[in-house]
Amino acid sequence: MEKTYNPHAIEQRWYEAWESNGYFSPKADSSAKGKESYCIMIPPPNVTGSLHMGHAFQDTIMDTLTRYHRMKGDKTLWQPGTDHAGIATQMVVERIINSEGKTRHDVGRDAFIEKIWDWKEHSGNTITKQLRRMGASLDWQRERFTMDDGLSDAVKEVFLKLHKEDLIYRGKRLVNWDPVLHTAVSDLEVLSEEENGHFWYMHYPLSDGSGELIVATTRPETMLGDSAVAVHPDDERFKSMIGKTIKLPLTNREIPIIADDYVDPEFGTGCVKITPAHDFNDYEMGKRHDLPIINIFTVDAAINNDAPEKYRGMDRYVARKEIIKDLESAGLLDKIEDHRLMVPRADRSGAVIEPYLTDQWYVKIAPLAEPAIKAVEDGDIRFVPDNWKNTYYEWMNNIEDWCISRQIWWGHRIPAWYDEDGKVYVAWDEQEVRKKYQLDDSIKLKQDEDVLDTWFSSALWPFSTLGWPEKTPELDTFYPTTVLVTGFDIIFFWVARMIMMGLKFTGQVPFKEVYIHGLVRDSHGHKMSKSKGNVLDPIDLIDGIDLETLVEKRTKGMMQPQMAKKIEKSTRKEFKDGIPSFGTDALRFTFAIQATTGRDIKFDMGRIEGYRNFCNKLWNASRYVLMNTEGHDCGIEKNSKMSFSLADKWIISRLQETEKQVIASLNTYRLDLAAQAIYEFTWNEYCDWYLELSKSVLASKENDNTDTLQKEALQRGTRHTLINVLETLLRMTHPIMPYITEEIWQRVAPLAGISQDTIMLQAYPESDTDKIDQSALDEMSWLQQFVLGIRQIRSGYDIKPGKPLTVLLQNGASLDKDRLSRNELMLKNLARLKAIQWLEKNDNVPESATALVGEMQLLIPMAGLINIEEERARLNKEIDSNQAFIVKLENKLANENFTSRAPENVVALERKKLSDTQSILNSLTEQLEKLTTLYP
RNA sequence: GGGUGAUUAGCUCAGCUGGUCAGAGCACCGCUCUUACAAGGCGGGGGUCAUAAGUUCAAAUCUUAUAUCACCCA
Repeated sequence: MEKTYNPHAIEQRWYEAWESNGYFSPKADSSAKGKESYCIMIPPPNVTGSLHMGHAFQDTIMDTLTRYHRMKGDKTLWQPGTDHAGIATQMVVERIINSEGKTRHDVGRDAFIEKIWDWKEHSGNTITKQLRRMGASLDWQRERFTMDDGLSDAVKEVFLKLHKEDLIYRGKRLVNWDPVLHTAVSDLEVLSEEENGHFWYMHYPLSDGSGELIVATTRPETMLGDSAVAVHPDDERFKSMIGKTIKLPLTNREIPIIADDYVDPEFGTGCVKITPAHDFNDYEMGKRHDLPIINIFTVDAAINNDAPEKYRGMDRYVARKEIIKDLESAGLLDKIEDHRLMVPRADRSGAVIEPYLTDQWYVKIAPLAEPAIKAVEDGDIRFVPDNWKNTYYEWMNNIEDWCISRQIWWGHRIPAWYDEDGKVYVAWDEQEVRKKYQLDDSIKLKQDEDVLDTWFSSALWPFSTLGWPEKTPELDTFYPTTVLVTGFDIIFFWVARMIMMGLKFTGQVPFKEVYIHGLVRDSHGHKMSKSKGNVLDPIDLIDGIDLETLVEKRTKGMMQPQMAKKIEKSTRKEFKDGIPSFGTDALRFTFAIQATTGRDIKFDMGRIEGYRNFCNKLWNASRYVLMNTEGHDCGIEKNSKMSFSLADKWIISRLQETEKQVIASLNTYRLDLAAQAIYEFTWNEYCDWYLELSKSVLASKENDNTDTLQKEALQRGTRHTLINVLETLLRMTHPIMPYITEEIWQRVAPLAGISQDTIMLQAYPESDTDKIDQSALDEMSWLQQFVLGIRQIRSGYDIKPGKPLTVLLQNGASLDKDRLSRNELMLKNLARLKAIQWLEKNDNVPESATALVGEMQLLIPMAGLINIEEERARLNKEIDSNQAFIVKLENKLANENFTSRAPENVVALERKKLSDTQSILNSLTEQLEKLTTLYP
C-alpha cells in the first residue's frame, strides 16, 4: 500500500467496476425472495443542471441509506432520472440558436424541440456523470426522464382523468408573469429580494370636490388600472369619505372609496390604491368588493390600449416616469420617499415579475388535499424530523389551485384542442377528440399551444418511473417507496403534490417517510449563490482546484459584473492556495457527520480537511494491519489454536457497542451520530489503543519467558482480531465512504477468509451482545488510567516521551495486583516503563511525582529532577478541588428531600461518588504528608 | 402581521424522553519527525449552556417572558 491515502488512484476505477457488474440493480434472484424491499426515488435533478453542494449532500444521504439497506439484504432500488426543466432547458437551447443569429420562432416549434432532444442527447448528462463521481449507487439501467414516452403517457393519462372529474379547469386568474419569456412561472421560480425603490405620494381628489386623499405607492404606473381606494373601516380620519368617489387623475374614471380590514392605518397614509389586475392582494380585495378588474399591460408589460392614449405602448418603467411627470405638473404629486421593497424577479430571465391576468389551466386542489392531509395525520406518511408535519399542514390547509400551464414549447403539450369558435375539447389526441365529440374532418381543430408545468410530471415521479399506468412487477415490488429524501424548501412544490397525485392515482401513499434535511450554506451561513460568488462545486472539493481557475469560475458570466471585483477579493482571501483535493469519501463523510436535525449546515473547509485526515488514518491503520498479517497465520485455519488478550476482548466488545449505535443511528436517520461513532471508534479506540497494544503482542522478544506455543496462540489471536475488526469496520463504514472501504477491503477480506468480489454486497455488521465482555471493558479502563497517569506525569514534569521510567506502586488491592500481572508487558510498552515495582504500605517512598488509579498510587521517583514545590502545589490544587466536590456531594446527600425523593440508584450513585472522592482525597493527603515529612 | 426554528469553548456543531452532560472536530499552547500515519503521536488551557423568572430534591435539558438571528407564509 502507498504510504499516504490517495483518493484519485482508487475512486473512478471502483465505480466503473460496480456499475459494469450490475451491483446497483436490485437482486431479482430467488435469494432476494421474501426480503424487504427498499426504494428511494431520486428527486430528479434538472437535466440542464450540474451538481451543487445541495445535491452532493442529499445524494450522500440517499446513497448511504441505499448502501446500508442493500448490505442488510433488502431488495434495494435507488431510482435515477432527470426532469425536463421546461424553461431552463428551452433557454439553454434558445441561447445556442440566438448565438447563430436566429430566434426559436425562426426555427419553428417542431424543429426547435428536435434541437432540444439533440442537445439532451449530447450535453444533458453532466449531472448524471457527476452523480457517478459521488459514488451514488443508482440503478442506471432504470434511468428515466420526465419526457420519456412512458412518463409522457402517464402525464396525459393523469391530465385526462383529472379533467374528466372536473379537477382540471381553465380559468382567468392572476399569475406570476415573466414579461421577457412570455410565460407564467411558478412561485418557486420567483426570487424576491429587497431592492431600493421609492414611495410616491399622490393626491387623489374627491369627485364632489370636497377634499382629497393621499395614497402612497411603490408602483405609480399601475394607477391607470386602479379600481378603488381603500381605507380601514375604523379609521376616524377617513370614515366620512367611505362610499364617496375619487376622480382618478390622468383618466376619466371615477372610482369608489371602500373600507376593508386589510388596510393597515399605520402604513403609508392609511389610504391604499387598489389595482386588482396587477397586484395579488388587490386582486383578493377586488373579489371581496366586486371591483372591476382593469388590465393595463401587454404581455411585454407595456401599457395596452385600454389605458389612456398618451401612455399606450410605453414600457412600464417609461410609463412610470411619464406619469410622475404628468402628476407633478398637475400638482398632484405630494412627495417622494426612498423605500426598500421586495422585488420579485424571475430566476431564469431576471425580469421583474408582473402579476398578470391570463387564461391558464388549473388543478382544483381542495379535493386532492384532503386525503393528503389525512395520510399524514393517520401516520401513513411520517415526517423526519417530525415537526415538519406542522409546516405541511399549514400549507395544505391554505392551499390554492395550481396553475399548471406554461407558455413555452418544451414540455408535455396540453391534450386540448379548440375549434374555430374557441370551444375546447380534451382527449388523448386529435383523432380521439374527433371520435369522442363526433367532429368530422371539416371542423378545423387546433391544439392548445401551452405545455404543462414541469412539476406536474414530477408529481407523478414515484409511480410513473416504475411503469404506471401499466401494472408492472416493479410497481408491485417498490411502490409505495420507502422514504423520500429532500430539502424543506420544496415540501410544498413537490412533496405535497406527489402525495396528492400518488393517493389519487394509485390509492396508496407514494412513500412512507419523508426525511427532510438541511440546506448547505457557506462557512458564514450565507446561502450559496452564483450572484454572491460563494458557490463551491463539490467536484472541486473532490479533485481540487487552483486559485486562478476558482476565481475565474466564480466571476465568469455574472448578472451583475460590478460584483466580480468583490468576489475575486473574498475568494483570494478565503482560498489562498486554491482547494486541495479531498476525494469523494472525505466529502461524503463531511456531509454525513453534519446531517443533524438542524436546518442548515455550514460548510467549513476545516471539517472536510479533518475527515480527509481521517481517511488517511484509516488507510494507514490498514497498512499496519496488513503489514502484520499478510503472510502470517491469522487463525483462519480450523485447527490453529488462538488465545485472546485483554485488548482483543476489549476491542471486540467496543466493536459490538459501536455497531449497535451505528445501526440505531442509521435506522433513525441520524447519519451524524453514525458517522461520529465510526470516527471515534476508529481513531480513539482501534488506532490509539488497540493497534498500540497489539504491538506488544506481535513484537516477539527473545528474552520474554512465555512459552512459544502460548505466545503463538496469542499472536494468532491478535492477528485474527486485527483483521476481523478491521474487516467489520470497513463494512460498517462502507455506506458512508464507499471507495476507500472497498479498496482496503479487497486486501483485507482474504485474510479474514472471505473470497467475494465486492464489499458492496457483503452483509452489514450486526451487534452481538454475547461478545461484550464487561470485565475486559473494566480492566481496559484500569489500564488506560494507568497509562494516562504516567503520561500526565511525563508531560507535567517535562520528561522526554522516550525516556524509560521506573514506576512504584502502593496501596493496591489484590485486583490491582492481578491486573498488573496480566498486563505488565502492555503497560511497559505503552507507558515506556523499564520497571514496575510494588511497595509495601510502610516502605519508605523516595521523592516522587504521583498519579492515582482508583486507590492505587503510581509513583515516579525522580531523584534530582522533580521540583518539590511544583509537586506540592499540584497536590494542594488537587486536594482543594476534591474537597470542594465532597462538600457539594455531602450537601446534596444531607438534603432529605433528595434522599427521599430521588430514585434509589441516583442516590446510590451520589454515595459512591462521595466515597470514591473521599478515598482519592485520602490518597492525595497521604502523598502530601509524605512529601512534607521528606521535605519539611 | 402569522408560523417555524435557532442561541452550548475562538470557530463549526453534538448533547435537550430532567440526575457521570458540560462533550467532539477544527483552532490554540507545550513536548515530540518513536519501527501504520507529521494529513501523525502525547499532554494541556478554554464555556456561570443568550437573559430573566418559574416548576423540581435536581434544569443546558421542562414552562413562561425578553433579546438577537434565520427561514417560510401573508
